[in-house]
Amino acid sequence: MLIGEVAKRAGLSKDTIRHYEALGLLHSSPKRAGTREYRDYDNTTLERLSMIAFAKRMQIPLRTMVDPINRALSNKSTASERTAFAQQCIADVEARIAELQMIRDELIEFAKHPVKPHADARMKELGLWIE
Amino acid sequence: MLIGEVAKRAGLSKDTIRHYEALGLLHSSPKRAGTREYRDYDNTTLERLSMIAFAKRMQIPLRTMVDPINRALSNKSTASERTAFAQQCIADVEARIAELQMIRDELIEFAKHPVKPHADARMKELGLWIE
DNA sequence: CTAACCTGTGGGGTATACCCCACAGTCAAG
DNA sequence: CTTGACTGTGGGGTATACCCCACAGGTTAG
Repeated sequence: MLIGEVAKRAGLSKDTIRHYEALGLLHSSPKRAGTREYRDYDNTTLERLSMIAFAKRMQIPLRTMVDPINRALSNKSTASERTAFAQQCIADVEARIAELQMIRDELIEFAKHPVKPHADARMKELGLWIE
Repeated sequence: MLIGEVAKRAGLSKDTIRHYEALGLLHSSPKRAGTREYRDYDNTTLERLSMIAFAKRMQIPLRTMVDPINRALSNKSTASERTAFAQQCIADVEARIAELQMIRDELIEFAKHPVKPHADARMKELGLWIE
């Protein structure tokens, strides 16, 4: 599969595909064509791209996901390893949910008393006030 | 208050303070000193910085928070306006919580069956599988 | 008065995640 | 055989959010 098809099927630009490959997120075999070589991607590429998309939803930086994805998709990892990684992701995501819920609660409190915004004692308690 | 003190009390670098001011997040009055002028910040600056810190926790881009913060802290906005803005933030935060909870559920599902990662029908349903 | 420390500006660089363009080879259809 | 669609590389630019350095003037302690 040439890069154009991959890009089209994934809904990404060719530049993005090349970018991902440069980072080590994708791998292709060179397909000879006269003097030159074209990138040739196999079917697992779309699978990889779906994992990348998922990791992006978690806001994981591309470089950060390189190793986990490569290990997960190259049978170098065991099921328990992958489970452990998933558990780690779950913990991270839950921590971020907790943080967002705190922010949400603070906003709700603020909406009740939108007086002088963010200048009260509550700010200090929440570490939002520096002094 | 000169920039060094602001930076110290806020736990930020002077460069960051200058950066925020360049973006319009902070304002200072020039304090003459011979040929030159030094930035002079008033007390509300720390208040502003605490709001910026809060907005950063929400992952709001700096440029995006310029107008809301300036309006909120310059009495140009009414209490109802600020409440409305808070409601908007709450909605955004809750949407992101919901998204993270979905991700969390998907990860939990995956952790149960860490077989071939992300290559099943569920991926299609969730829009994680491209084809 | 000198040293140390403060400040300003300007310009450079980092990292992330791309987009866009030009130039040039490849290939298939007409 | 020409044209168009595809590909590669290289280099430039965007946006965000800063950091770091040099050079130069200002201020304060001894």
